[in-house]
Amino acid sequence: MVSTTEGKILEASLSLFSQKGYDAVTTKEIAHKAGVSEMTLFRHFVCKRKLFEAMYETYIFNPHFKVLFERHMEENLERDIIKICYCYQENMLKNQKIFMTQLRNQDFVSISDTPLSRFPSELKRLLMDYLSKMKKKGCFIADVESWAVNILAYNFGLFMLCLVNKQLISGTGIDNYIADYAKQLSIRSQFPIANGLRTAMEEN
Amino acid sequence: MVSTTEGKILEASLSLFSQKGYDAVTTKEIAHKAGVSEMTLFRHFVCKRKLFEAMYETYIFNPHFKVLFERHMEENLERDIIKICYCYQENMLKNQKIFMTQLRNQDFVSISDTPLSRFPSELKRLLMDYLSKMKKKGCFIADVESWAVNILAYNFGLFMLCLVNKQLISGTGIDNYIADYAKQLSIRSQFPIANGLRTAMEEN
DNA sequence: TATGTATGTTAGTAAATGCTAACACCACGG
DNA sequence: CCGTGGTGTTAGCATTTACTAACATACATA
Repeated sequence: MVSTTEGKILEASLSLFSQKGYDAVTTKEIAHKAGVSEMTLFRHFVCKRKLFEAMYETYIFNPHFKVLFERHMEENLERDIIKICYCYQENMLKNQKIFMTQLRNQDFVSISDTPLSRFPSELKRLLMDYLSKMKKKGCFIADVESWAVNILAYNFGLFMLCLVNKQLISGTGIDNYIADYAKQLSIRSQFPIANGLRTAMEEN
Repeated sequence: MVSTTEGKILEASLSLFSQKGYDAVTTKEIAHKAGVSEMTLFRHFVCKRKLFEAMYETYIFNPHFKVLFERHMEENLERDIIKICYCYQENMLKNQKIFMTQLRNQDFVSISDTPLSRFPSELKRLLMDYLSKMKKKGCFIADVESWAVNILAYNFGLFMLCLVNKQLISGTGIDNYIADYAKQLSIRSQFPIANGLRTAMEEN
């Protein structure tokens, strides 16, 4: 719980903007939720837009995937994947509300020019570098890009599933899913890609 | 291209609501985009909210996963997974704009009581039934629930990745990713789950 | 021709909303 | 005791927005 006036206003902003989006929230609403007069809000943040920007700067959490890949990889595929998944999920959890805000305001703060939108491509690159290195070591022989996308998609999807439909995920949390996923990947890594199977989809 | 007045208004609504959310769009804007007077909009749809509902009813596409599982499964894990993935992606693509609208308006049309929010749990159930059947046949021995969630998460994530960050996915489309994914699953299906590997994450 | 139907136009209303001005209150330090 | 800084309150302004009323126009069909 924050005690300063600015802190309370920022907290209320985060909560409301993430729930309803920028346009649907009024300054009066924010002030009320912060337990503060509307006037005070404007005295501190000048205008609604600047309040939004201040809120964004305050609560955005820049992921540190670079450090993860540089310093915490063991070159054990299964254990490394688990770490990557955990780092990803933790990061998304920290940014959850900011992320929701962005989803609800695509045209306001363009989704293609924020830390949150840049980091998937950065992570993909890091993943591909890592997998290439593992491939050279012979730990893994499948397609690097396909895998990087797989890891990204699975993690993103897992996070979104929890967000949109919590009861879909069993009570034990996502730890088990991640452990299973990592195990699955490390087994799959021993096999090359099969071709000629793409005909199944034309039949549908 | 629709030619009727109502059709043009509905089309414009879908486009704008999905881009900006309910509150951020004005009736004037919709009328303009539809090439129609604002008055005409109200004559046809009474009020903004009813226009939104009409738009929703018009464009929602109810997925038919039931038919897929009842009639198109070959009991070949790899080929079946490919079909399921294709059906999922097709369905999400058809509902993409409605889905965006919902993301941007969580509190307006509550996300927990619409066809779009019900279908993931329905699909999970169908997936678990299918996998259980395959397990009985000996085609597969891993954990059923973990797999169902895996398939859901991967597909949801793949869709969201394309939505949020198109250039992340290579030009060849998602067909290759799905084929690789199905192949990976069908190989993994031959192995049980490993335990005692969850320690890797506590170290981070 | 006459009548009805769908649409456009113009003007406007009531409410909401972002934001400002002016003034009062209160606590704290000198 | 006085001044200062942060806050609340009240009133209000300008704009936007959902929505209406009234009238005009074009077109088709009887």
